Amino acid sequence: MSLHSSGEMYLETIYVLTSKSDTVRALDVAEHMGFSKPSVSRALKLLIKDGYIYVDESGFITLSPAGTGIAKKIFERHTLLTKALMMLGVDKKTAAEDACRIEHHISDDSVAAIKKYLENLQ
Amino acid sequence: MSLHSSGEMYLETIYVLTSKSDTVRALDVAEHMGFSKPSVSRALKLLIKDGYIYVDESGFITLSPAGTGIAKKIFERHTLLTKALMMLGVDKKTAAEDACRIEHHISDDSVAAIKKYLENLQ
DNA sequence: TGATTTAGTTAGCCATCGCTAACCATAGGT
DNA sequence: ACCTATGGTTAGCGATGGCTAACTAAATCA
Repeated sequence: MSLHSSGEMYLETIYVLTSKSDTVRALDVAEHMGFSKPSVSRALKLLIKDGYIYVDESGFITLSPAGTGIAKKIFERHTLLTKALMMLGVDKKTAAEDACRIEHHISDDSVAAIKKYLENLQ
Repeated sequence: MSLHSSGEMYLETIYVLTSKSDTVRALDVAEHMGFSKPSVSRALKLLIKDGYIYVDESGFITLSPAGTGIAKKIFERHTLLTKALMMLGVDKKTAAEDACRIEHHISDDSVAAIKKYLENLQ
């Protein structure tokens, strides 16, 4: 049913890889996330079952509308949180790592508040 | 070995309950966290094993120096993050809930940066 | 004394989510 | 035709961390 951090990370990764390459397959996801093939295989199967991704006969992965929605949301959070932390003086690497973990655990309200804050600064 | 969110939450809860009452026992922790007795029982056993808490013959729980250190750290993060989010306009309840989840996933660097930011405001 | 409440434990279920080992299938090279 | 590399799956392990059911043990009350 509802996705946990793990599923969100997979969707986000597929989203990012899609923007970098024409085709995305399980192995690309595994390499990018540093996970084993079987781990990815199982995770993708769940995402297929829940209707977040499609995988064609050649093994190419695409995001469904629902999957795209979530992936975009998480990716935007990632960007926003990274930017916010960097603005507070956190170095880029740490900011990105923290954003990666926080992005799954923060409410829409808080994200909106941080966004507004960043917009008001500029 | 190293604590996960779960263990940190237990320590933080014990810390908070200790400040509210003279004695803290497993059942108090269970009620406060909304978990079952066996869940708490097992979690406490792990915390004992790893040296974060002591439990005497009467079932009264106390934090070891190591446990106190972690509990304090997490609690301070909780307070800080809640304050920071509220300052951005997030309502108290949501801010506290988000803080509760984020406090386990953010680096010391980012916490320090947020702290400095809040201090500069005042 | 005997029954009930209170506190805690034991045993075992279930889901998540990593992993390795081992397998299958297809595509390409010689 | 055969071998190997590539991509993916199956089976099963192990840790985390909730849960219920059922037990024990101590204390309180009638």
